[in-house]
Amino acid sequence: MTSAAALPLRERKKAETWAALHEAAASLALERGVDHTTVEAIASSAGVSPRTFFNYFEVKEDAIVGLREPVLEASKLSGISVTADDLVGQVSRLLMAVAWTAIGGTDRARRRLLIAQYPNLGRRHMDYMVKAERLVTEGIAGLLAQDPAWSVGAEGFGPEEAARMLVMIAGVPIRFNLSSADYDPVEGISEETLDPSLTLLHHLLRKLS
Amino acid sequence: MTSAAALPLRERKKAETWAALHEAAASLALERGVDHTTVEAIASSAGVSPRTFFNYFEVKEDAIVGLREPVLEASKLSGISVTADDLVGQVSRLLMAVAWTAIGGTDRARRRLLIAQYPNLGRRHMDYMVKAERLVTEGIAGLLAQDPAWSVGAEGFGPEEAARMLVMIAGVPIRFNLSSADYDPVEGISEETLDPSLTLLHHLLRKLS
DNA sequence: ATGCACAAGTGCATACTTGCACTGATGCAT
DNA sequence: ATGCATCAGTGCAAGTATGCACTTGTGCAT
Repeated sequence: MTSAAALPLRERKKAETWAALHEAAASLALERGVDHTTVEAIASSAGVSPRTFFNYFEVKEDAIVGLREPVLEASKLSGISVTADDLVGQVSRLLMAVAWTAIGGTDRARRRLLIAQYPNLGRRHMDYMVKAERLVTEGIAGLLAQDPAWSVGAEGFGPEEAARMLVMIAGVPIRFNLSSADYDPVEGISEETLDPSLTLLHHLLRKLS
Repeated sequence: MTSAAALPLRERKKAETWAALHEAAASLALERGVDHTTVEAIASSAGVSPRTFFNYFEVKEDAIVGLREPVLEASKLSGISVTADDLVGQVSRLLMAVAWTAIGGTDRARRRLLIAQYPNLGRRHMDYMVKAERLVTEGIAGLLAQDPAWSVGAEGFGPEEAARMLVMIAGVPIRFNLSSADYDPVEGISEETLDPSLTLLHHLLRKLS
């Protein structure tokens, strides 16, 4: 029973505690409702103190949904070509990928059920988009700064400003999906649902610019 | 002393309580710091109970900054021409106007000082942009639905979807300003600072579309 | 003027959230 | 193996936020 331990003990226990808290939170919320599920109950069910709960999650809802801090891997970033045609599309897909890293836990059906039943759980996804955008903006700013076509800002704006606004624009299709009435947390952020929104965005950009 | 009473007694008292709470919150925060200012102290200084405080403000920070629910007047909305050239600019300016209605209180210098000193106070402005966008989206959706050029959605999207995304795009320059490092709460949302950001947006839209 | 509907304000109970100081287990260097 | 630095976890205290039931003053219709 030593083979599967790719991680040091500390890391593994941390992951186990996270999973235990998420599992407890999701199953309790499902069976007795979100607001009849106290942090106290979640923590006790996971075998830790309430104080520890808040070392893992900012708010109760995050534990129920299973949200983590998003991360941006360097390899993903280096796949971006700032001179290519569909830069908005590229950045949108990058944002989507980063947003996905914020979603932990494995039971997709349960998450879908919970968010359908308690819409304000879904609103936390939007909050995590802000975090994802922050990460991506940093990365894109780095890329733009290296490219001659972008590094000299027109109109008195530098690459940092361009990156910030570019990522905001690229975030629109994703925010659009997240704000749809029939938002599905499982399929809501995916290539299939992103593409139509991206098309609408391009359609509007052409119409408006 | 009866001449200035344009409002019924109830309304006036409500406005007075709001002002008293805001005044107490802002001045206490300024003199002893935001997190040494308790709701208890604010309420007591304004002569109401702590429970009443939360009938006026969602969170402590809103009382300090002086934030209210934004409103969209019908007259503002009817000034929009959905067939005009600079639709994005029009909607941006409308959003800005609505965002302004969320800012109460009169002491601009104090607000600037407080937000400069405690950046997370400024983040509440961004939250109120969401409310402003919701209002404007509703209104714009109504306008688009009446216009033949928009009412038949291309690509399987209707006017509701077009409005949602249009307003998101129009919100970008304002969010851009709000997220600037040197964001100034007094001048940050104004024609002068909106225009350059709007120019950058149009610049990018042309470059990307 | 009287009575009624409603909204502001309150007290209480409960729960969420965070800072701080402390403990013990882990991992690492020697 | 031993010692040490670090980090997960904890208990406690304070403060933030919300639902509910209740009181009272206001505005309005009769």
